[in-house]
Amino acid sequence: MPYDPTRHGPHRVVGPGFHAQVHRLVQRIPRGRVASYGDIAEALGLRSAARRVGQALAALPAGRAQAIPWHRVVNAAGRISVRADGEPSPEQARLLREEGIEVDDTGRVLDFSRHRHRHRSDRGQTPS
DNA sequence: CGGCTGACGACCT
DNA sequence: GAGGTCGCCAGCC
Repeated sequence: MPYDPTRHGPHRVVGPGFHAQVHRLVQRIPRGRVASYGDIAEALGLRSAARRVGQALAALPAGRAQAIPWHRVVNAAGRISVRADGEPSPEQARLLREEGIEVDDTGRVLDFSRHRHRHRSDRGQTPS
């Protein structure tokens, strides 16, 4: 196995299939929680790859999309990112509300920090 | 092979 | 807060 989601480490795993790694990680976001594109990138050890994470989800084939909770990924501002049409996907807001996450009409996730999911956040860091 | 393109994000006004 | 700029770099053409 080239990539094991249960033990993704600090090493750079960016080989062929960056998209696949993103998809794998997004699958690990629990229901009722959300993560930012940057969070996913960071979990992969690539702090500056947030944009590439978005690209990976954009490239998600329709068939594969229903198996991956893509809607649980929002931007660092806690908002549903705007698509090519210039507005946040109403579909994403609907799916989030379905699992108990409040989203206002502008696409802003209420209480983003409270719902935010961190992969392996056990670093003992204390927010001063 | 080279240029373009973003489901982003950090910064700056 | 709300806007605009700019760097990022894997895929795609």
